[in-house]
Amino acid sequence: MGDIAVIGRSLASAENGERPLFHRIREDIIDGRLEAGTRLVVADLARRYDSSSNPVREALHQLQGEGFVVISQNRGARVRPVGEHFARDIYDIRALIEPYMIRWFTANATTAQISEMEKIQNEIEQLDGDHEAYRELNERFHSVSYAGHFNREAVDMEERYREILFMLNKRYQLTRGRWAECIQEHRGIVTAIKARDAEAAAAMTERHVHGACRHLIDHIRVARASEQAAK
Amino acid sequence: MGDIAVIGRSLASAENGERPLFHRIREDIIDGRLEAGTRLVVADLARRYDSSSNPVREALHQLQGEGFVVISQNRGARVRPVGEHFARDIYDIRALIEPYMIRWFTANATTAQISEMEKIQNEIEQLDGDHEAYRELNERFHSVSYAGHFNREAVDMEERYREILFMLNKRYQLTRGRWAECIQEHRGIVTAIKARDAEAAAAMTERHVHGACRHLIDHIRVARASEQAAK
DNA sequence: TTGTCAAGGATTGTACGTAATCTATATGAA
DNA sequence: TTCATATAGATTACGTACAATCCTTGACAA
Repeated sequence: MGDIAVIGRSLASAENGERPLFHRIREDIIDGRLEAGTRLVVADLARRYDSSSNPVREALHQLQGEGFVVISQNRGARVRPVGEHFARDIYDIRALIEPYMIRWFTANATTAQISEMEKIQNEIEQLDGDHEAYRELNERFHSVSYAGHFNREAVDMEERYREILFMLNKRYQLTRGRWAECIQEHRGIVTAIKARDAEAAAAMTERHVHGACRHLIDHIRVARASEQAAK
Repeated sequence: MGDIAVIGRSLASAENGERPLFHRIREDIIDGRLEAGTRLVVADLARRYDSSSNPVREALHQLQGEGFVVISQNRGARVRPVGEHFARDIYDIRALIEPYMIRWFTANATTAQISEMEKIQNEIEQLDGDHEAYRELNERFHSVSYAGHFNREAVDMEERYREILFMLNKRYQLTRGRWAECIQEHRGIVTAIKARDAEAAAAMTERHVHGACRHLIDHIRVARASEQAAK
């Protein structure tokens, strides 16, 4: 038995790519395969990822540093529980960072970048209710403006927050109303950037973030209310 | 090379209290006992803190998650090198977060909190060039307004950044001019808060952050210039 | 119901073998 | 000589196995 297991593992680890364990766990958290609040037992994870305990422990600690995991003394790790509070806190911060980044982008964007944005926005508008595709394109739309920003620290932070909110939003459907608002706001951002009007772009971006925040929190409240009613 | 191990013992088991290893390394980084850029060799750290390799590795990974340490594949860890770029990036972010926090504080502060701030400010003004004491009181002055803020995420972030900048600023002396500016700005903040004028408080805070940024960057540039000249 | 205690399970810390990287010395050609 | 390259040795990080400690859970008795 041991022999087979060993051979199996060596093949697996040879093939399971150079991708660090850390990233794989992180992705599984973000994509919801490891839900918020679930216990992360080291031995289980080691089996699951065809690895051993030490790498898992290190990955968990790093994820704790980044805020995706909570570890308590002698009690193990859990995926960070995220609720209404936390969502609002993060959106508040994004409402400060994003306008800041857009302001710089508006002043420094190349025409190629701007037309890239416009192209993605057009694709979004031709979408017909496909939420999955929307999320994908929306990510790309926004990442155009962040990718090249000089403030790497802000970029990293923004990316972390986007990932966390991504995993939260995945649970809920975009309402028709919010969908329309998003398109309006995106258009506003694009036209402001084309006009090189940094303040307008910033203002519209702030509105966009606040709208997303309200939308998510409404969903969370509705979900909790119906949960309560079920009892 | 083995510089870490040598300095080690003195601090190490002085009282290797129940404090988690993670915090002890972190403090040593912030207080400058482990300078930016120095290699962090696992075996040395294990000796230094009277521990063994696994706990050290986990602590390093967590610190990487928080941004204090940089780890590269098979090459070990270093204390994060911090330079002019990084400082400016962080100050830019603080210039967004701090006004946001002060705005809420201005609206929600108790009179006890406000008089606490005033008291600390008075102590600062009676100081006579004692930089060490100034740093201490300055920390306390600002932490009054953050400690109670509802946005825990922002508080944590702010704290991390403050610690990083603290370790950077420690290298340089406050110029007389900047000292005077700080007192002015602090006064402005206090009076704005007392008047419950959130916008004024926010504006003054932003100015305070930008001033601190300029001051630090000037120092860094001067230091680098004189380093260049030495060659 | 409440409190105590024992068993099981998970985390935490230690030791060791292996693999990768870095350094210094030596060898070769320009 | 001087520079570049190659190689051997030392150093360090990485992964596995194991022991010890702590927490949790469930049963049993008061």
